[in-house]
Amino acid sequence: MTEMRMAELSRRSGLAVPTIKYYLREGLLQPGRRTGVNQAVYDVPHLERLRLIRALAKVAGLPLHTIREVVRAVGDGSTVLDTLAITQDALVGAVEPEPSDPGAEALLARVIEARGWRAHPASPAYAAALRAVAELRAEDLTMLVDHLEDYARAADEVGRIDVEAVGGADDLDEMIRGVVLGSVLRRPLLDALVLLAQQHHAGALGRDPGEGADGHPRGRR
Amino acid sequence: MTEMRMAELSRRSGLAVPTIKYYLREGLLQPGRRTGVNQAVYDVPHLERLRLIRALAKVAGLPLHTIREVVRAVGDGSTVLDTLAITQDALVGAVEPEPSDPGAEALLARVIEARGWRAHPASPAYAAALRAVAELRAEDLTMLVDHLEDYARAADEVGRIDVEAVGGADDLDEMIRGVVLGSVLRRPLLDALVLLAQQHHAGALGRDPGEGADGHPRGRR
DNA sequence: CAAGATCGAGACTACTACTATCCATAAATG
DNA sequence: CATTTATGGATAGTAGTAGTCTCGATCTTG
Repeated sequence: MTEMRMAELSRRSGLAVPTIKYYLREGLLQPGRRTGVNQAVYDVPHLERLRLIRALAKVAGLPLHTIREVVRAVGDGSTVLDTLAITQDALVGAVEPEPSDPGAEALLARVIEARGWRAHPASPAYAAALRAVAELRAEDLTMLVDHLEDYARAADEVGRIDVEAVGGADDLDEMIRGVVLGSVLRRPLLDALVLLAQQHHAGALGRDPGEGADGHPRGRR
Repeated sequence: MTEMRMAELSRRSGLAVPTIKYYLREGLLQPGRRTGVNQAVYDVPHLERLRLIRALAKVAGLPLHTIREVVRAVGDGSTVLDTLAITQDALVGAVEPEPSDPGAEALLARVIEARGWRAHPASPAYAAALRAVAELRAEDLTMLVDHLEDYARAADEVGRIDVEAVGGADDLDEMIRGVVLGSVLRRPLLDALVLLAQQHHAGALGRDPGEGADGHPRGRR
């Protein structure tokens, strides 16, 4: 019997009771099993859901209304590609088109072509990529834009690993969970790893006597 | 004569006058050159700064107080490594330690060792990476954790390109601008490219008759 | 010199993510 | 079984972020 009541759910999740009630109200946490007019019991899935919500909020920094969409996708019987689509939508959010930049479009199209990616220009991921390229061009960061193909190669590698890792899951539910959490939680991981790599490679630029030889940032704030 | 007054600054930046005043109050935008008790003129650098602020806010999603730190670093005479440190600090924010996970620590240390990265455990990037690994483990996403080395290889590639691209800049100012904007604006680019790669590679998983063959997400929201 | 713009300050608003209070009921405890 | 504590549901309040509005004194421009 793993069932518990609110107090224990709060204790085991580390979240305050009002917060859990709030998540219930907002439809982030599924309601408990009712045992009376104003009584309910919760189970391990509730605990897992709470951990997932906290991970999406704190690690991935997603707003709660986005988390609601994502956890809903995990919950219902969507297919893998549907879930991936919903999760990607949620991750990039509503991308405003930004006054279009034909140069950026051409660059991106060329890179997608070169990589052989089948990517539809209507997908939010495409819009996000386009916007990012346009922004780099608007900021005159040509030296980065020039390496678009190299970034795409690295991105291809990461996306391939994501799908490969998740595709090996035992059942569909596990796969869907992997798609969502993989997309959402792997991102901060890669971000952090890139920062570490930057530190490493920046060491070579180190005309900086005030800084330690390891090139790491001093603590601040 | 490129000088302008508030109205033109607003028109050319696309930002409302009260918003620009707000940025001035908050120390995000440098004050204009005073020409009287209640008059000031602005110049092209002000316009550039506004574009930068908008890019950091909208594309990278940074909060204004973080943007203040970053633009300040670009402005003062910091060295390249200092600026990288400040920017990385700002990007990862204050990472709460999270109940430590020795297993995650060992895994991360092993990967850093294997890549030959010189990364100090005190750096915020290290803390962020550790937290991400710990979270993946806590969510039982072993299939992703198992590919930590592969992700690190891709991250190394990206970090190397970043530094290489920026290192080739003409002068120090340009280099510092590149470090900041490269770190901040390259991130959404890579994120989006990874999503496109995921779409591409997920096509192989496509046991999904309802979805188009190109595997792109349908518009939603 | 009158109309409109500008500066600076302070008040107000919208949104997000909680947190507090209340109450009727239900469970736990001496 | 009476009393203390907990629960669910509802409503209200709070803190932080990012602006937006209004105003009066001053300044520019036709």
